[in-house]
Amino acid sequence: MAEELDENEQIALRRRKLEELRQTGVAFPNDFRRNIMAGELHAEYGEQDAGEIDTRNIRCKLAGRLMTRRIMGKASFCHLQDMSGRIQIYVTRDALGETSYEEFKKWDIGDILGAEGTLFKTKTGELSVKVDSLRLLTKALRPLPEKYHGLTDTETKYRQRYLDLIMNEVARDTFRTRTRVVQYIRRFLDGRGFLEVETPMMQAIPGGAAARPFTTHHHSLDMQLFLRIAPELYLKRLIVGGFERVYEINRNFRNEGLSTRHNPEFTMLEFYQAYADYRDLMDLSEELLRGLAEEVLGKTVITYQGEQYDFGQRFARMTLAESVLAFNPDIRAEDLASVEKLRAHCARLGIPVKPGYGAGKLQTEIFEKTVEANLKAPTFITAYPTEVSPLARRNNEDPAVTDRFEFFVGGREIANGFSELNDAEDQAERFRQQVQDKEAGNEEAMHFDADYIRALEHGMPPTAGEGIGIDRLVMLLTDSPSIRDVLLFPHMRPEA
RNA sequence: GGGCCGUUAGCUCAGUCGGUAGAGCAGCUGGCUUUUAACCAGUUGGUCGGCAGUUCGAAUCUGCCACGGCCCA
Repeated sequence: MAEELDENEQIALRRRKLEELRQTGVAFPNDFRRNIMAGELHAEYGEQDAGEIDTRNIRCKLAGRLMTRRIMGKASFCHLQDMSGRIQIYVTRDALGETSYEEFKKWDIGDILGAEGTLFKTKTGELSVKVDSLRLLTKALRPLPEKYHGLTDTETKYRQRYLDLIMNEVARDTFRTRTRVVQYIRRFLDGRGFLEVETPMMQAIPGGAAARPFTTHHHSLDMQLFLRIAPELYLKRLIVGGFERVYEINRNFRNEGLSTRHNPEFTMLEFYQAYADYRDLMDLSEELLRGLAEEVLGKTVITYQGEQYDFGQRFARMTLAESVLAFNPDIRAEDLASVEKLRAHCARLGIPVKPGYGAGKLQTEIFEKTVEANLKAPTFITAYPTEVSPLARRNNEDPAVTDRFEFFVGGREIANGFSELNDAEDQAERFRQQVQDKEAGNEEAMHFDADYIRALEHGMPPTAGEGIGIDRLVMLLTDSPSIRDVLLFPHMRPEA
C-alpha cells in the first residue's frame, strides 16, 4: 500500500522546480568532485589574515547542504554544511554570470550544492569562498526546520534522526563521541592482546544473563530461535578453545520495557581474559575508564546532569553486604544470614518478594532498592551472592558469595564482571537450580545449556570476564539524560 | 501497568471568560554587490493529534483512543 505523504505548497513548489530540472538536464548529477572540506579550510586558513589569503589565491571545490542564505540583490552569502562543518560562500552575479545567478536564486535551503571558487576573508573576518562556479547536485523537496531554534521536538529528533543531525551540532557531537568511545575501547583491548570476535546473535538456547529473550523463527529449519540476551557462553567456549583473550562489542536484545535507561536492543562490550581473576579486571576497568575519559573529554572529571564524578581517583570498593549495612542503619550484620529477618526488612521497605527467594536474592533486592541509586562516585561493589550469580566462581572463603563485582557511577550500573565458573559440575548444578526457578515461574531464569557444560568439561582455564554497557557509558560521557539520545535510531512505537 | 504534562502553519511557539486562529522563521512577489537570526515593503499557507459528547456555538469544557515526555512500579 502506498504511503500517503503529507504535502504542502512549499513541497509542491520544490517538486515543480525538480520537474524543471528533469526537463533541462540531469536532475541528479553525480560527477562533481570536491577537493577539500569546510573544517579543513578553517583549520588551515582560519588564523591567516585576509591579505595573506588573497596573495596565495587558494582555489577550492566544496560540496554540502545549503543551510543559510542572504540574498542582497546581485550578491549573496550562504553557508554550506558538510561532514566537517560549515563554510560561507559568497555568490555574485558578476562572478557567476547572469544566467547561473538567476538559477541559483531559485534554489532552496536544504538543497545540496557543489561550489568552486577562491578563498577569502570578509570584512568581518569570516573565512569564505568567492564562488565562480556553482551546481545544484541534489534538490531537497522538503523544507528544513527553522534556522534559529533548529529542531527541538523530541519525537521528531528520534524518528527523523537525519534532521537532528543536519540541524543540531550537539547531536552530531554525541554520536561522534560514541564512535570515539568504541574506537578507544577497541584500541585498548587490541593493545593488550585481546582478539575481537563475533558470536551468534540468534541462539537456540538464550544464555549468559537473566532476561526475557525475543523469539523468532527459522523457516527452513522450522525451529524457534532466540535473539541473544548476552554473548557470554559463546565467548567462554572460545576461551576453552584456546583464544585466551577475546572480546565482542555488539548488540544484545532483551524483552523488557522501554525507559530512559532501557532500549530493547543495546550495545555491550564483553571481554574474557584467561589466567586472571575479578580483581585483575577491576584494575583493568579502572585503567580503561580513566583513559577513556581522558581520551574523549580531555580530563578525568566527568560532569553528568550537574554532578561531577572523578575518574582520576582510585575507585571505591566495598562488598554488597557492607553497602547494604552502610545504607540501612536498621539492618544488623547478623540479619543478613537470616531469611526470616531479610523478609521482614523487605516487607518494611516495600519490596515484593517471592517464596523461593533465599538470603542472597533478598540481600540483592535490598541492595537494588536502597543502595544502587546512592552509588554516585565511581564504586565497585563486590561479593555478589552465589544465588544471583549462576555463572560466577564461588569465593574460596565464603561459598555463599562469588568473586564478582559490578561497577556503579552516578547511581547507575555500568559494568559487571567476575571470575568465571570453570567447574563444570558446579555449573551444571547451578543450571539445574535455574531451571527449577524457571519452572517456578521466573521468566528471566536461565536454561540448561548442555552444550556449554560439555565445553567446560573439556577444561576452561581460570578466567575472568566482564561486560560494559556501551550506551550507558556514552550517556555518561556525553551528559545525555536518556539512552535515546545516544542511539541513532531508538526504538519507537509506530507513528499514529 | 499507574500518575502528571504535552500534541495548533514546513519549523519554533502564542491563543484571555467557550464566540469560527495569530506571531517569528521558512515560503511567495518586489527592492538591495561584504551579509551572517541580513535588511525594507507586500503576501500565501491550518483536518488546532483522532473520535465521540456537552453547547446556539469547542483549539478552549468532558470522555475514550493514539503518539511523545517526565516520574513511579
